[in-house]
Amino acid sequence: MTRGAGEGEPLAGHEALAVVLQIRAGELCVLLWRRALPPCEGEWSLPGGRLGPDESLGASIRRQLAQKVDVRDLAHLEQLETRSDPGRHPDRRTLATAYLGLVPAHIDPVVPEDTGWHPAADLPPMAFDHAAIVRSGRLRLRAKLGYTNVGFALAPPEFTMSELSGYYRAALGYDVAATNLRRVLLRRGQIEETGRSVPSGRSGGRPAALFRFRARELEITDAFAVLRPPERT
Amino acid sequence: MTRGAGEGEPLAGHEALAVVLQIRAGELCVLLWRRALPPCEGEWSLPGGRLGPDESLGASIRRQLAQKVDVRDLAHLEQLETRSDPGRHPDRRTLATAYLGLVPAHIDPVVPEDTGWHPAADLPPMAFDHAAIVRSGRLRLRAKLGYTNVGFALAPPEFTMSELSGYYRAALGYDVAATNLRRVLLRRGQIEETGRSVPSGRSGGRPAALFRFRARELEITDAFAVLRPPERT
DNA sequence: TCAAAAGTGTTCACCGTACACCCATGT
DNA sequence: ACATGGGTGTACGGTGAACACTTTTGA
Repeated sequence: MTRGAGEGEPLAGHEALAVVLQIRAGELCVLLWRRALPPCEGEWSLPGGRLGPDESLGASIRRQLAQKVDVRDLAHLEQLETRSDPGRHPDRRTLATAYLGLVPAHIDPVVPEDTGWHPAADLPPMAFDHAAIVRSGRLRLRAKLGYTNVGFALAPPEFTMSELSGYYRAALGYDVAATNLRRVLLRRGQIEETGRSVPSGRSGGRPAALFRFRARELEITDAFAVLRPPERT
Repeated sequence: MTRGAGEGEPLAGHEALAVVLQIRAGELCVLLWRRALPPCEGEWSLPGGRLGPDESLGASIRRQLAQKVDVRDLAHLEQLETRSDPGRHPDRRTLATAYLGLVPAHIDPVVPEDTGWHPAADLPPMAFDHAAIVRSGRLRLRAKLGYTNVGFALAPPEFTMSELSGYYRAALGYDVAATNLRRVLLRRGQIEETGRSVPSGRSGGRPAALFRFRARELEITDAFAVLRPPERT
């Protein structure tokens, strides 16, 4: 094992990784890359790689993701956690800072040959501790759907309520009634009607109104659900 | 500036830091250490230091905190965030992974000469980006008080409800009525009565019942405040 | 007997969910 | 007409906050 560096100067390789999630065909999927070389040859791993000498972790993961997906397709990116177990990489000491990235459902990014989308609930054999990192990303997304407007990063610019409820169902893992979702998100000011609507399909039915998210950046819309500061009336 | 390393082998120094919080005299305080040498000589910084070659970040921060406070005094420790701005350290490239540590109010740890507690709301001149890291720690604590049992890490083993409400007030920055706090935490199963009580002081008053937290590890007690999965009745 | 502090009961507003019902469209 | 899917109205349970009131103590 080649580890660290000389006297009193512990140096460690550091990489940035990303759990890039997108809802595809009604299922939450994660972008994975198939390793062609050892270690973990043939297993799947998260996109990312070594941190450059003069870039921040955020800049690094954006740069490296650009080789997999168009970075402009990323509607949201946030830091998840840093993994540092000395044994997490079999060959050399490597720290990894993981990010959570979200791609809206209407985009179908061009990805390289060795890269593809996999259902996040049913992962293929994963390299290193990447399976655990994906789990962290899913949990983060689920939690934030409840008290922020992250939905904007999963949905296309305009959507019907039943489409949106489908995205929520895929991300949360259980049904969310479109009728109530509409009221909750409207009350919180997350979404608004565009005024347009979508003609009904062959089987008839009332045309669905189109909505959009009011903001395209993360906002906490349900802060202080409990123990909130006294209201100034 | 001495930065990174040779060809295609970006190496960066990595340190673990901790925002150690404790409620002292009704005020939320953070443990800081006064720098005796440049850079940032005379300014205050968070405890921590270089990551050893064979330790995880969690192990590292525990080891380094042991030089400042007895690690056994830490009731809770969790990872906060990793800072990587290339300019955050004036001399050499340094990444820092910050942790949040909590010390219960009844403990008065012996700290070294150059180390002391400072009100988290009114920080002295801080080195590097440490002031921002303290702010992250405070925000994390405030948020988690609302949906977890972190209170256990702020309070002594046994406490009256008015004492506990004081800890909450110090951490949150606003008043929390003891009478309602009692009901909320009881309903959530976070606290329970010990059966004992504390005699009233000179000025009279009904003796206060003593409570304890039921768990001494972090638990999420108010998950899915919204968009919760359908209840199975 | 009175003040002080703790604890209980009650009320209120709000929120999320469930569900019945109405509306608009295609066949 | 009628099926289909979208949208509205409504009722219910739960929860947190506010506040009045009762209980228990010391002086």
